[in-house]
Amino acid sequence: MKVLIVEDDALHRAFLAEAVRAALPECGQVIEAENGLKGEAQARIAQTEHIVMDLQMNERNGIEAARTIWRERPDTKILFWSNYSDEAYVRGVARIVPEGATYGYVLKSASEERLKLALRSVFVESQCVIDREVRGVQQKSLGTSLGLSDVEYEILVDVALGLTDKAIAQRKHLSLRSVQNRLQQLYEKLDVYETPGQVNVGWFNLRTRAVSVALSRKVLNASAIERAERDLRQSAGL
Amino acid sequence: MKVLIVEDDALHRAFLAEAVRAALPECGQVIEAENGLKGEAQARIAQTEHIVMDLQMNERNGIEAARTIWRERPDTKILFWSNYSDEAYVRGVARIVPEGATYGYVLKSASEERLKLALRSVFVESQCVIDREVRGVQQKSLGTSLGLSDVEYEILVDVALGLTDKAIAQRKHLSLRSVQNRLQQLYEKLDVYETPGQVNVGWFNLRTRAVSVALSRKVLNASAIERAERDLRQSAGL
DNA sequence: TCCTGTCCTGCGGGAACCCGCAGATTTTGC
DNA sequence: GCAAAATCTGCGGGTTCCCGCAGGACAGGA
Repeated sequence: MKVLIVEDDALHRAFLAEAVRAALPECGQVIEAENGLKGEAQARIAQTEHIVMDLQMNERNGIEAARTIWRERPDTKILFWSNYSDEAYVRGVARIVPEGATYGYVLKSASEERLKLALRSVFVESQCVIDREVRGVQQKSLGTSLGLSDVEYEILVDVALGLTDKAIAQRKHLSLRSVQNRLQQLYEKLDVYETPGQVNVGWFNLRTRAVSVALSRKVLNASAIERAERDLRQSAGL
Repeated sequence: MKVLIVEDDALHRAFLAEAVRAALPECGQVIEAENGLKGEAQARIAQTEHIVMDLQMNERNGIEAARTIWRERPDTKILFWSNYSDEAYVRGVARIVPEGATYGYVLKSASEERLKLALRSVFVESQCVIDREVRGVQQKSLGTSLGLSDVEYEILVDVALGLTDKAIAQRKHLSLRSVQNRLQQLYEKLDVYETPGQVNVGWFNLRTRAVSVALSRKVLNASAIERAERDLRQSAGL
């Protein structure tokens, strides 16, 4: 049994390696990679089926790396080990996990015990393990009250990219008015109309404000926008 | 000599504590805090003049904590130890360091030697130590080509908050047209007019696009926006 | 079958945005 | 002290955005 560690922080990498050896005595080899790009390469070379990996890395972040790895070997077991439970990350992971694949999501703030347990559960028992807190974010993102539907989320991303209503309509094969309807739903769900002061009319540009509160609430983050930007360039460039 | 460590990651905190003891044998006491809020409290209680601290923490980030600490004791020596050299962080730090204060900024990716050297330089020699890479970002942010002036940066932040032209004009005591002029400079400097595809007209909402590229280029980041949001609420609420 | 809820679509208008033009004011350099 | 450069400001227009109103398509339930 081989395990690949993909993590850019040296301290965390060492800690992970030690935890893996302790939790999985049957593990014969621990390979390390310091960013997503090298992680993909190592996974290809070493033919490893067990990966523990950080989200948020420089060269290529965990979500993108996982996507290409899973595209090549959908049965790979991946344990995500991240600092944050941002909705953007949780949603990003859920979006790419293939049918029937086993994976885990534990926070770095969790205890070492939890980490080791998750390592065994995911790699040996093929069980999906998602931290309670992360699951909370999942739930919330599905709840009708504060949560955005998938369509609304996609619109939000397009807006955050800086696209025009017209451009979005074209990309999504919708009429201009439909895009604007979805935007209105978005504005309501994000509480864009709430105002810090007392005078409430004309203080906010709703479109930009929506991006702002989405960032504050971690519904969006910079890496999600960068990913969308690359997708946009690709689809526009062909 | 007492040293206060403010860092939310347990592994990094332990590593820092060890580095401090190794680099500063004359250091009698090492105090630790796990977020900015507790860091402020500890600095007040322990009357410590030497702080090493992470930016990007949960409860209160390093920039805000440093601001209040320096407000109470401007002669405090602070060494920032951060993962990133985002322009937003560099600018945020530069904005709050008081006249004549000594501080340092080293990246977590730097070697342990560099860290220890910086500890001695800042705390013992009262010298400012800024990592080469960070200084590069500083330079770039001052260069006329890609860099934004302070006024332009403030406008950018207001736009990222989702404010209207009119609202910005009011806040900044400018006419509507002046705000729009500044915005145009901003659009040019951020290359907002560049287009991924071939059709270039009407694809982008310049205002939102500006925020998008500012985020991608790390000129802005989420914590800078959150800080500005709090400032806004405060100034609007009084 | 009809009713109800949800989604897409067009129309229209008021507001906000983007920006060229041009005069006034301030700052800068020599 | 004066000219050049940079900023601030108003005007006017074309465009986009925000959204109420209303009609059409389609699914599920009584």
